[in-house]
Amino acid sequence: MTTDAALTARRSRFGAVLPAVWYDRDTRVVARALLGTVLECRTEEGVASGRIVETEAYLGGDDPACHAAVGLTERNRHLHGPPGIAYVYRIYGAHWCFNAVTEPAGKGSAVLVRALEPLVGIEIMRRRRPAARRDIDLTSGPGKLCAALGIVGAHDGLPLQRPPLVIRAGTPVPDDAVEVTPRIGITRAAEWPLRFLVRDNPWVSRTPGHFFRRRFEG
DNA sequence: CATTTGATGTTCT
DNA sequence: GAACATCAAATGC
Repeated sequence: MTTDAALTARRSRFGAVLPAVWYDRDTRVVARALLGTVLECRTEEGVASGRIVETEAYLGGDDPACHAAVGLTERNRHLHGPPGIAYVYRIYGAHWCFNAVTEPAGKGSAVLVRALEPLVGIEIMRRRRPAARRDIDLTSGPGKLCAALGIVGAHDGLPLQRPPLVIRAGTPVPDDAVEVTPRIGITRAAEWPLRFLVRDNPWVSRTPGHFFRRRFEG
């Protein structure tokens, strides 16, 4: 699995913003390595960002849960694109989900970002997420974090190396703090261990039967 | 605090 | 017409 050392090396060589080639490798490796990095979105409202604490890998090819499994369609066209770009799609007609495309173009692989720890623009996030009674509810889910950051369909296909969408190196997460579980909210290949999260982090999404111990009031 | 239910509308069969 | 990488409100402890 990958490594904070590699991340550090990349950081010194490329600067804080993760370069497109950084995503050009095994999707599981990227999913793990994205933990601790910072996702930022700039809009006319301002800048909002958060530290990634939960991801899921979706593998092109044999993964029946990946959108690429249905082949190339209008909706998933950027999922088949080059690595280091955004794949943003609407789910349940109401919410947006954000992915970072991985592996060489044509593979149809990506990492879904499922939860963030808010860093910058918390007031903006509160405004965008009026239903969130506590700050813990601002970004603890794939649809929630898109709403909080202002990520919408217009961001589909954009690179992740310059505004409005940027992923940069953050505080590394050591291997012993990484937990791997089955993915959430899917029916096919649901048992595959492709969900990565920061152990005991209060900002991860709520999963049935696994609720938080700690209370966080906004 | 834990579990269930209804809303939502686009995408694909 | 069914499925869907979800969310929030309502219900039951």
